[in-house]
Amino acid sequence: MAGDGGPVTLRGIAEQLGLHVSTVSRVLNGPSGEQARAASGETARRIRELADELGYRPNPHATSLRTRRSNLVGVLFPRLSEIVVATIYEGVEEEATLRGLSTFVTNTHDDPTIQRERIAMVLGRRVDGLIIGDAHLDGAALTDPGPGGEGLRSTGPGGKSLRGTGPGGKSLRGTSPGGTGPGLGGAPFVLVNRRTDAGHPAVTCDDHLGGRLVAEHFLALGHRQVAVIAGEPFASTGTDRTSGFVDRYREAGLPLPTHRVRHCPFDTTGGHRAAVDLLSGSDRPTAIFAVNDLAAIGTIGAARDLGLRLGEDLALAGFNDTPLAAELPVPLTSVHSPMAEQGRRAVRLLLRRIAGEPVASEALRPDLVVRASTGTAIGPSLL
Amino acid sequence: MAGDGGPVTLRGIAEQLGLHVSTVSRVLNGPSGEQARAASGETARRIRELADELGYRPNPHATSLRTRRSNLVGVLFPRLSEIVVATIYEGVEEEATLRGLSTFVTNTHDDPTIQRERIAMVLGRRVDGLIIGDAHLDGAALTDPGPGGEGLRSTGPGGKSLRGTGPGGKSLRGTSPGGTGPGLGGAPFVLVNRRTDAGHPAVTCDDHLGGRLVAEHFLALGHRQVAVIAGEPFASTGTDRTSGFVDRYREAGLPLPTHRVRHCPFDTTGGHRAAVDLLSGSDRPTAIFAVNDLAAIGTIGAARDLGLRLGEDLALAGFNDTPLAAELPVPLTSVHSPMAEQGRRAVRLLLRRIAGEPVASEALRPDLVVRASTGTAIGPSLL
DNA sequence: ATGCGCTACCCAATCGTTTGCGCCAATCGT
DNA sequence: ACGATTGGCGCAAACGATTGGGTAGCGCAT
Repeated sequence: MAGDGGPVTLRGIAEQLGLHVSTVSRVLNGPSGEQARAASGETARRIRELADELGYRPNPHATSLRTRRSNLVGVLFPRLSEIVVATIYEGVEEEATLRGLSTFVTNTHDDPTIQRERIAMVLGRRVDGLIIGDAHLDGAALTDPGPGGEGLRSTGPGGKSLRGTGPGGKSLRGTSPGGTGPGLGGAPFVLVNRRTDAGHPAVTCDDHLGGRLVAEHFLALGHRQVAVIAGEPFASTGTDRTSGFVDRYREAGLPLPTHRVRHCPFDTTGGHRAAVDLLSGSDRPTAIFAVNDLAAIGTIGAARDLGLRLGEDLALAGFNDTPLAAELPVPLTSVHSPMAEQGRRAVRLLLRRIAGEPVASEALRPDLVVRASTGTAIGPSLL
Repeated sequence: MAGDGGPVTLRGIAEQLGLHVSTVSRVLNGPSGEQARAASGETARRIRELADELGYRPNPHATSLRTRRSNLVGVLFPRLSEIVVATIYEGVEEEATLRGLSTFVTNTHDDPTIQRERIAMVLGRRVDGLIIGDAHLDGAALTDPGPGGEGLRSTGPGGKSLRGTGPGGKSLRGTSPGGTGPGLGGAPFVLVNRRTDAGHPAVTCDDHLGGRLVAEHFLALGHRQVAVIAGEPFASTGTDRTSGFVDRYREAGLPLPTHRVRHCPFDTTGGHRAAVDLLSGSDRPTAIFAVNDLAAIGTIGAARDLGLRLGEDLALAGFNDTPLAAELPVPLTSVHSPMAEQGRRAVRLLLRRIAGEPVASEALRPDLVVRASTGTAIGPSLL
């Protein structure tokens, strides 16, 4: 196609047609209002014809240099190899592509140093905004200046208690503390997956509600001795799910003793270890809520090692309803949350923030999918 | 920091110092040989000092426009929510970051139309190269021109038979058919995860060998009636693992009848369906090789539904040794392959291709991790 | 005094687009 | 018939960085 002289540019087209590059530019990329008045119908047709005969593609670097808009967004996650995160990212990518954005996505391993490095890196790439999926509750990497004097300038109030009250079942949280104010180094950003205590605009699952749903279910089954494998204390996903669960049990007059809430990494081995701790004591709980499916699977491994039968000797519920949950030998009760939708909404929210509109956090409604791992009622072997 | 006048540029620094921008440029970003002769030690010091006081970051759009190098690479995968793929990507991202590259990664859902769209999109973003993790054996999206006349211009020979012989245990395959020749629209690219029959430069697991290892294990356990859940017929991962397995059994004088090799999607439900088909007949196999762990988990679900006990009534092996494999109620025998390493090597290979060096494909050596799902010898209930 | 080679800079073109402004001709209003 | 509009373009200045080519001044040998 573009046989001859190097890459095809506006200038190339203009010269071949004896026109000026500005005319060609307006016809091909001008705002649709301007396209009409840019050239006569005939000229416009010739331009368009040659352009796609030559396979013209605007050079995004030139465009970005001129317009100061890159149509790029940076996306941060702890690790893409976790299916929950990967699924959120699928939503992000889908929506971003739809809107003509491309994404840089990186793994920060939940390490604040790496978070700051990566934020600086994507900022250096001149992204239009960021989607942050690895926020810590205290908003650490979002506020502190990085090594290069970069970092998110937060206009929000300081963090409150680490274990917040959570969204409490409402599907909207407050508006951004800074409205459309500047974020990291002035770049707009939104949170996804996890929120912060500072209330930065975020799209999350209503994790608090999710935790309550599990508690409700356990209560209905008659479980009085329960425990939580709570994930990392710095992640709102873990703490909100936990507090939702704990709150409901407290309301039922059955407050959980502290040793029944164990924090651990969000993976199978983390879940395994926590479960061993919880299950080896003499006052073994009859039901465990693992705040994600990976930890739940680790718990299954631990239960297996201890000779406990799932759904009979031990009830177990997970969170996220990953595709594996249903296929396990004893299918896993889990809280289903719309993950890809979170990603899509995060993109839309970011776009609104970039446009300078006021934005509000969103919490998506989860629901409980009951399967055999929680039995049909309290198992015969449990009191 | 950069309090006053907008973003800090070379010009800004130059003016404040009464120097010319080219001087500043050479000091800050020139090749290290040139930096020395660019300015006097004293001047250089002042430049550097002011630069990082102001937090100068070169504008990548301007640089790319000028140098025609973007330090961007496009990465294509079927779906990031599959852990195998996500893990490869972690390796890609790690190595890319190390080398100063950023990546655009997209999900193509194994749909050739989307593949072509996405290739066109990243090419439009002026990436320096591509890493393709979703290649089909026939190399479809790599050779056919896309809608915009884009697409990979392959210089390689046409595809051979669909079921190739595989790398056959060698750890190097032939060099690129086109050497450093142009790829998609002239852009350099390498394959990862899956190879093509056309022999494009690729970094893969030695899948053929992986299949053989499983066959070897099954044979040692005494299994004579075996089956393969083979994955998608267009993916070399599936076909190579299958042919490795099948070849070994043929060598042992036990060729597999065709109905014992079932293709299916690479996910739990695909595995589940295929397993039901294989296990419901009267001549039920005593061992199944699922070409990936997800399909293996689907098989576990099917076995559960049919009342078969894993490791006793049925031996099962998977592939990739995902973190779940070890935690399952009956731990899963699986072929371990260095996935993140694949990703890292793919980046290095691409870099060499971009540099115009001749490159050769690489196949990484897998090894078998034996666990309870294949029992210790042929189970008592199996003949 | 001339020429040579340094050092330490400066000059200016260039990459491909975007966009406010201006110009010329044709058309319109009166 | 004359000034005002408007359609259809061209002009040129950005955007921020890179880079091949000066050149002024100096020391030094001839």
